[in-house]
Amino acid sequence: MAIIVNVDVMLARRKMSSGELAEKVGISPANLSILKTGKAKAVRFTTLSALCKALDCQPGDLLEYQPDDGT
Amino acid sequence: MAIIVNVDVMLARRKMSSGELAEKVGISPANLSILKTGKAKAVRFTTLSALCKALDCQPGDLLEYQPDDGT
DNA sequence: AAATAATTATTGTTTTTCAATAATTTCTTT
DNA sequence: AAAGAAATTATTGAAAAACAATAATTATTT
Repeated sequence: MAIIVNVDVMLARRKMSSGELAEKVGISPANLSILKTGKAKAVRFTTLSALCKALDCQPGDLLEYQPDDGT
Repeated sequence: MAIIVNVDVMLARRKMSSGELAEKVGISPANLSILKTGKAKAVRFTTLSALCKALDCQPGDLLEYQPDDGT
């Protein structure tokens, strides 16, 4: 899986709980969890925006590309 | 629209055409265009990965959060 | 151990990607 | 300016996936 979603890092930095973030972002805790744990296969930009806003950060702080290997 | 997709910058930097990128990424030029011109409402991680791979960059190079205002 | 928070699982609805194609517009080159 | 190529827009349809809602399970904390 090449795209890593790093919400936990930001959550820790902001000392915010998952539940609080879910509320601020306006998605269910269940769905936020899917995102957080790398089970999502896509993101809506509305959601990404809301995450960036709530966590006061940039997409680059949340998303990371990890090449599968040296290809 | 809060999330800006910056593919053109990377394309210029890599001296690559849209068509070539579409081919490398494995999506149609039409759909790449939608992404590039900010008309997409979401991205699949497979597509984002492929973009990062083809352009040798990170999601943060392609996606930018722009707050609507001072909120 | 009890309570709280987070994750997983499931089902159904809605949204959106993406392909394929064609038409239009923009850009480039002669 | 004309011609050609490249990119964008538009449309339709199908497959994929977000997300809600709920419930159950698992972690975490007190």
